[in-house]
Amino acid sequence: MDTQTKNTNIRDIIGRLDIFQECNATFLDTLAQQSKTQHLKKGQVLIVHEDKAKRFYIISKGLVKLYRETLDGTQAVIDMTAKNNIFGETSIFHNNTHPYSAEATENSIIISCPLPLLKTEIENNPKLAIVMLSSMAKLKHETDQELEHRTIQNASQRIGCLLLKIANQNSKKSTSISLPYDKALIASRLGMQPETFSRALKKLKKETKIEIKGTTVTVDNISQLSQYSCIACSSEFPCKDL
Amino acid sequence: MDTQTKNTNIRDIIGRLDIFQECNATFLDTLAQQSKTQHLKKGQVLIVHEDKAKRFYIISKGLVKLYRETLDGTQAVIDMTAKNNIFGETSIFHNNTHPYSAEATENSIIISCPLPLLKTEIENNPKLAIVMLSSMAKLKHETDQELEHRTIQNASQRIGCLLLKIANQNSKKSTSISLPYDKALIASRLGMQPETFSRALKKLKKETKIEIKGTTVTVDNISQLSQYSCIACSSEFPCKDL
DNA sequence: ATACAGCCTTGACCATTGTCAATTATACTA
DNA sequence: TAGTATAATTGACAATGGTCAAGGCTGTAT
Repeated sequence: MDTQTKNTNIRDIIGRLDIFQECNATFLDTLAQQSKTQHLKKGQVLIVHEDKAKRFYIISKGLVKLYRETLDGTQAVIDMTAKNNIFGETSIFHNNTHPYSAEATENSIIISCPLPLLKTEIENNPKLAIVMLSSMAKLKHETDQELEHRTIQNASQRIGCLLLKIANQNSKKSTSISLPYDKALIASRLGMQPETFSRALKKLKKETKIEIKGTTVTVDNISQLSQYSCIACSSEFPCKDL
Repeated sequence: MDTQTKNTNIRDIIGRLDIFQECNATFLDTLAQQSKTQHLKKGQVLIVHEDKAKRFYIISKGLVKLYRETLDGTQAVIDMTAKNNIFGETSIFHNNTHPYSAEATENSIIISCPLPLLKTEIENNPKLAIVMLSSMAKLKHETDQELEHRTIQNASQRIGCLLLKIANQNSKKSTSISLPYDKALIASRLGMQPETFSRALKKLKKETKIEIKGTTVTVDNISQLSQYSCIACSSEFPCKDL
């Protein structure tokens, strides 16, 4: 693939991102021209928190874990983010310092662009500022709920809640779900140890009659699952706060 | 106090808020004119989450708990917020629905203003949009850290961290801190039960030689306290992420 | 001074989750 | 197909925090 074609692709990907829907072609062109593409192996670390930030990132393919970790290696996962999402842009508001680390948890293709370009555009394009504000508010709300779940729900209920979030998108009575990533990774995403995840999933199976085969979970009775999980949540099912 | 004087006061309070530093006098005047002031008793509930939102709120005096709660009354505290802070404004980004409940935890004076005014101003004043974006990013980051602390720190460490946050502002070697609110309330703010708080504080005292007398905590050796708490945190002390 | 209320602490016990080590299952490679 | 690495599960036990009930402390009103 020649450079021309490659840039066209990148320009397309960037142009399709929700966050840039209010941006004009000139800006998107410049962004695409100054972008770099990198292929990351599974496990490769892209950002270490408190690094100086020069670029922000767009996932073209793969899966990225956003997290923070202590000196002894204990991690807290902030988010898992996939194709067509951006990350690392918030450093604009933190003295150009990344507030979290980022690691590819699958082989991934990442497009990066200079932060100053984005910063200038936010300052000059009020519509973009509002799109970002709205998106940030949504993220904040999701994190608030995450915190609520850690406070109120037990391990099994948190797993059930995650399954509902995935299943909800089809919202049938019965549905088959394939787990979006490693069980150990889901565990850390939900703030528990792999062993706890394994036991809690087993308990959830017993309580709500879900079927588990490898990475596939079949939910026969969504209402039973929601009853089990959502009793310990402030949002009513079906969960608007998805 | 006559109406004229009262409005002048409110206009002053609003004009001094960080969030409105980029707004012109006309907007602030209109806001003040359409504001209402209400006196809330301790324990009074101002917002119930998922209520339709018509106004946002400014604390002129007192203390407000932002939280969500389940049907059985279990609460998760999202934030404690005090004088010269605003809340309830994020509903603009959530279909005009409040994402959290709010309760006065002291007798408080609250100024409320119509949300549509703010919404229009955000849309027409790019500088305000950027101030809000920046403030929202900061809030998001704080919540991320909160989540990290719940994952990594134990109860005593979380209390120590809170003390450091309060103490840090003076940043001397030795300092005396008065707890900002009820111990039971601090407990729920930190995501633990009052009994756990009591025991964890006792343990913290033993481990870090702090002195506790009623609501006053004396920290002789800040570095000892930070060593105890910050070992289980991804941020280095002194904590920029305050 | 007494009584009451609210807040905080303590004790005894239980439930949940974490830790460490061993084992089993699964997937990949030669 | 066997061998190996990785992921997942299980058991035994420890640590942490939650629950419930009983007291204690402090300040206020009478």
